Amino acid sequence: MHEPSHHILEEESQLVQIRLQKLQQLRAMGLDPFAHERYEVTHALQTIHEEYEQLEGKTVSVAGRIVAIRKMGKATFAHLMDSTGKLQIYLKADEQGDKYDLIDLWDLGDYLGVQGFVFKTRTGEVTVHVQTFTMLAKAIRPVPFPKEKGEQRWYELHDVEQRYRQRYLDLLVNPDSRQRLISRCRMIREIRRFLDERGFLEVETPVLQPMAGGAAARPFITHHNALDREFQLRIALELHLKRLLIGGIDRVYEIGRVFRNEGISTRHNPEFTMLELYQAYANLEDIMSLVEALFRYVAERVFGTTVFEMHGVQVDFSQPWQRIRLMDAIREHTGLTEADFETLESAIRAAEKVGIYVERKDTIGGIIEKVLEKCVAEHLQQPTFVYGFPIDTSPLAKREPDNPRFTRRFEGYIFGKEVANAFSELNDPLEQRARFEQQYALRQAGDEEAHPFDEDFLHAMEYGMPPAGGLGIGIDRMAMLLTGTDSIREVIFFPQMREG
RNA sequence: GAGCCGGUAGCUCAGUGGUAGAGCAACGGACUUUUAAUCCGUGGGUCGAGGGUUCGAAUCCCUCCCGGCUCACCA
Repeated sequence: MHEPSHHILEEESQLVQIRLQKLQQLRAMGLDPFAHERYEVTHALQTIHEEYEQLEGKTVSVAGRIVAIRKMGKATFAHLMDSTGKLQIYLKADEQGDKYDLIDLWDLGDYLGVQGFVFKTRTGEVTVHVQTFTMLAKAIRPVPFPKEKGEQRWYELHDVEQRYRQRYLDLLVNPDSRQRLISRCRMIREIRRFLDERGFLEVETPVLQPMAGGAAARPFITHHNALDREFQLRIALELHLKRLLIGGIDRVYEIGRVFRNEGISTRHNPEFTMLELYQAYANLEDIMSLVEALFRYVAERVFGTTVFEMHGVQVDFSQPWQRIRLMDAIREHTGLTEADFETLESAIRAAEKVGIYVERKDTIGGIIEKVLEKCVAEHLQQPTFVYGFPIDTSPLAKREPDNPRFTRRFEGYIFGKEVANAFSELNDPLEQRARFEQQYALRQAGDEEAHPFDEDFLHAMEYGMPPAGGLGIGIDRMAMLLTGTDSIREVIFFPQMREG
């Protein structure tokens, strides 16, 4: 919390003082830029370019931020920018009269509304020949717009810290950042469209929960004053969506923020966006097909291609994903076999053989998953479903009928990174109770991330849950790989930062 | 949490013990189809913060803050 401050009026830099003086001058002339509410805009800036043939010589009214000014004595050129693009404007002193001097009060970043006719300069640039103009808002701090020539840019805003803390500036001046973040938004829109087309109902479920469940992670804890009790912020969407499945919503999904009280890194933000969906009467293979179709759909509709590249590796989402059993993948890349993971002792020896540090709390399944992460994942560059996960790390998934140490669960990998997690959902309430009991034992033994025992969820399942396939996708991770970035902060508008 | 790197003008950066710099931006001037406009001129700094060493510190030392990367943690 900051105390209110009027420091900008006295202490700010010369650059700010000069802009404040310009503001005063405008106000003294009765031209307060902040007095405007509405400006009649007939065209977005990009449409002036697109519809030039029809618009040539016609009068238009446009608005945007000033991003460049080139004053040449008694003629002035400037560029305006709005969310669709940029447009050059042109003013002549002899047409503007006294108003021409107002140009001296313009700064980069100010909002301008102009009315004039459309023409092309002798160099062929579509331009509005301004008849009247109005300043619609003033920027009293300098906005670091880069100089540009074609695709080249000079003096961009590079400082990563400033780009994250002041994302509005990053969005304004760095087209790549703007494009990447907008792509993320469009991805989410297309995911919704894809699922809506297939009859899924989008729902919202509680963020505040008595006990956060559905995943293995440490929750954030908060307090409800009126009830005077502790709540946890959700770490997954799973258990409430399954309750809706029980309630007869056969195809259900949620795209929502989940919160995990863990480290921050290039691949982890404490709050991130998860898609979870559940489809009654579908199995693991149905979900694999759904994932293949989903990636292809989003790729085509948002990026106009199914081919993506990262670190020199190309993938093509028009092709089916590879499928490999987890233990087969481990054998292929480490030489370790299922027999090496028969007992905890042998599993620990096997892990050490491939250089993995085993913690006291690790179970056999936990060790197998560590081997997957450390030794196998990097090899899964092409889209791949790894299936058959250990039972003790998959307490919400059905057993494999002929291999009860493993479950009907897969993870999807692309470019060596996990992007999807899916099960044939466990719907046997008696077995679910036993699985929760195992998790409870782990928790008692000190594993803070073991799944909590959720009696209310078991009670719901006892009324009958249909067989179903379920899927979770980390939207941020998906956005990272489709936009080709290694940092989760680049696909979150306002990533978590320390107080600066 | 550990290691490495970084924080200097509004922006991008140079400056490794001796008067704080450059380009762009800003300000003043010239210029009526320019476009990284051009030309002439001017101002602008808590060198992340605090402490120390020194005649003298942006620079060397210590502590702290913030960030990046890697690792650990996070199935």
